[in-house]
Amino acid sequence: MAVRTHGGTGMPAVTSAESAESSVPRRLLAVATRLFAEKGFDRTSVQEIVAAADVTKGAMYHYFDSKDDLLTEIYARVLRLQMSRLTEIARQEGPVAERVERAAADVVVSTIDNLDDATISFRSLHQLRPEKQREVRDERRRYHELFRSLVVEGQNQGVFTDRVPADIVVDFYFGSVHHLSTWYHPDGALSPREIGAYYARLLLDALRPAPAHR
Amino acid sequence: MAVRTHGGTGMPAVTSAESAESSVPRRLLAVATRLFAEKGFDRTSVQEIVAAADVTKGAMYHYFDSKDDLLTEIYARVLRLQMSRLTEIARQEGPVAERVERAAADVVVSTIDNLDDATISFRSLHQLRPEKQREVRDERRRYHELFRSLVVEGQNQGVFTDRVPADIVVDFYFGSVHHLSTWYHPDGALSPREIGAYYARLLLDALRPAPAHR
Amino acid sequence: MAVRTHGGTGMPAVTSAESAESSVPRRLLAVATRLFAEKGFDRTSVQEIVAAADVTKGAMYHYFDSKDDLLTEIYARVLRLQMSRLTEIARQEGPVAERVERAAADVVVSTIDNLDDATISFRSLHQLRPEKQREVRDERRRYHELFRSLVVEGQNQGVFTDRVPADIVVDFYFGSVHHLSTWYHPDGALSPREIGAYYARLLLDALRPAPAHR
Amino acid sequence: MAVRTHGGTGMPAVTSAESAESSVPRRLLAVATRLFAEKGFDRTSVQEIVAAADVTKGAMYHYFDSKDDLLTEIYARVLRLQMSRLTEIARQEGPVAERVERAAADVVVSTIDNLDDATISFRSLHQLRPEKQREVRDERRRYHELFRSLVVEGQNQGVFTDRVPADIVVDFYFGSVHHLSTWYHPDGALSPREIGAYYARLLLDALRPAPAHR
DNA sequence: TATGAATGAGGTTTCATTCAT
DNA sequence: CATGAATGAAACCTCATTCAT
Repeated sequence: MAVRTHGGTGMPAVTSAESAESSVPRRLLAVATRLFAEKGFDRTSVQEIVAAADVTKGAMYHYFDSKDDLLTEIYARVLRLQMSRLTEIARQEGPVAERVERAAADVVVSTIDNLDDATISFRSLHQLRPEKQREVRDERRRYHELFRSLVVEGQNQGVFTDRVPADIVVDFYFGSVHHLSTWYHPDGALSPREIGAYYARLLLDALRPAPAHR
Repeated sequence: MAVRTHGGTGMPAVTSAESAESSVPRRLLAVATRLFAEKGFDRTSVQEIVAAADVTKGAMYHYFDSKDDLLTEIYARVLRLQMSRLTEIARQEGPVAERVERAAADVVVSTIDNLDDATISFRSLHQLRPEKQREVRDERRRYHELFRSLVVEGQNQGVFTDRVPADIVVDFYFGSVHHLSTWYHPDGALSPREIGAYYARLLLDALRPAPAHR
Repeated sequence: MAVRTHGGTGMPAVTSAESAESSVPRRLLAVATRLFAEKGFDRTSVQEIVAAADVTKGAMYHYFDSKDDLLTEIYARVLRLQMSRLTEIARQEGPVAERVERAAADVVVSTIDNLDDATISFRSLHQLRPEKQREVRDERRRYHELFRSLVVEGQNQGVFTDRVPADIVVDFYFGSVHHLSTWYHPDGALSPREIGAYYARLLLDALRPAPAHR
Repeated sequence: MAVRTHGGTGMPAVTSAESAESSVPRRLLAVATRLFAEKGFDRTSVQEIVAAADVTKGAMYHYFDSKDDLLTEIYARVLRLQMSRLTEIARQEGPVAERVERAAADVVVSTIDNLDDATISFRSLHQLRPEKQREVRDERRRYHELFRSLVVEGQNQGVFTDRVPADIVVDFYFGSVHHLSTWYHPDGALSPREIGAYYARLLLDALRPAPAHR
């Protein structure tokens, strides 16, 4: 959509001599991701990006339409990734509770693995053009819908309580997940997988049916 | 600290005729809060703020040191409010589970009541000067600590499980709360109090002890 | 001219309780002199001056017409002082060479004694209003004329050479004197009087007649 | 250092058609020099500079980091020029008295030839950033040292008196030189070379040894 | 494919001064 | 005499983007 490549892979093959390691657009995206997460989109200048990527401004504008376009690409990448993981898990076999637990833990791990993406995506929506914002919101809604459908499935089967509407459960859980980027630190005592397990446990426990509630 | 007034109230008395309703610094803060929430701190110009507050730029800089200072004040206000509400609830009488539930529901309601503040405070931390960021983080930590101490109290009493460390529980819950501003809409079907009740319920249920887990 | 006093002394008597030590206008001038010398006229704000003098802005504008007015007063004070010292020396008895030597040494000492004044007056002329600039230049010319007349007197008597025109001699010497403020430091090895003596010696030696030149 | 050019000459070659005469950065420096000398650094706005140079503000900031940077460049240019001239003269053959006389006269001529530079450099030091100030002072000290070494050489040979320390002699003389810009006017009766000759004569005469002093 | 000079609008902030009280 | 809120013009600087080469 934004990256103008000339093959069909979505990413041009690494050809030029100047980047033994990575293609120019890939380097630009990687650098932009880091800088946007560190300093925020508006505080990061195109100049800084191209300097950090060791690329000229002209080159950047060759591959991307605008600075906004970089942000758009980052959002697209995040959404694509999360959606594909959830889809994969959702269509697996097995009890719905297990699939929900797996999905809940997985999104935590993948969020932590791409913490810069998470930082950006929860903080920069309003910096996209309104039209793009709508697209992102729509895609996010589709994601939530998919997750919600799993919760509803569990509720219908009676393995999950319906004391709390599934909508609320989903927003509740993804709020927690999105906020990982505000407190998670790689030096912490817990590994991403452990955190994922705890988060999933909290969700599953909250959904346990028939509690002799107080 | 930031608002340069010369009485002791923190806000000058309303005296001039031109603002029957509100003092100049108060108007500026109110307008800035709305605009920062709508468009983000960096996208809001001082020009827009003073125009919306019907004040001259000079007047704004008479009361506030800088645009940053406005943001700092907003953070201070939010933290002051949340902390005072939690302190109040924490020191009430009654079973710890009830106090946690009350605190959990209350923070949801007060977050929704000040949704612009919530939007700003979860999105704009990095726009504060590093020193101020640290202060905000410290105050936020004290808040979390207080909440955590309630959870730990319940765990020690055996009314809450300790399957998940109290730290994680707290971060988990406040992630959800902070993210209310990304999806809550006044036109929605649920009232703030209903949402608060659901959120508190999810937390309390997740903390129920002795689950015959799976 | 600028200080609005109500007696006739040029400086109001110290009356108010708030300044046991010095009158308000005097304090303002003293502070302004120090700050103008330290940071330059344009870099010193009225706010800084009144803060350092512990006086309100209103009070300053009560005593002085403007910030420019402070500078004008400083110039007036310097010129008044130097002129009176030179006049005093010029009309003393004794050989002209002695009077020139005395005047030359004296201006060095008095320049060092008021080093801030010297700093300001050699650096800030262009910050006065054109009309005031002319006045200062005129007064300075009168000063130079008086000094020059002594040199010419010596040349006419044959005690000074006239190899170099008296004009040039005077500009030459006062260039040196005015520049004292760029290198003199109170911690230096030489006292003001020693420097004065050396400077006077250099002038007098340069004026010695009948050199078997080279 | 300051001018961002990408060749190695320090000044880009004149290529574009719109400035047949001079490159953009050169024009900016020339205009800034004139304006800083006329009105002072702080009184000259960037707007005035770019208007006079017929350049946009953006273009100026493309070549110079800041307004300060322009001033820094001017200082660098002055110091470079003066130092190279003195070095050249100092290492010539011939009696030391002749070399001193030549250097003394030459600095006068070159100061007058670049009178705007002189005006700026003696008045604007405090407008540089402290770090740059130190650099300028250091370079100026090296210059003085070189001159002083010539004076000392003469004193050691006995062709100059040592009644006055060489330090003082040097500060004395360069005070006079720097102040040329406060009184020299092209319409005056004397040519730069004549003034240079007179100044050098005054210095040399002051240094004549063995005066039957008074 | 890539360069880098140039644009020009808009950003935040400073500050001498006034004036009602 | 003194206050301090308010003014408004002007200051320096940034930056995404374009375009001739």
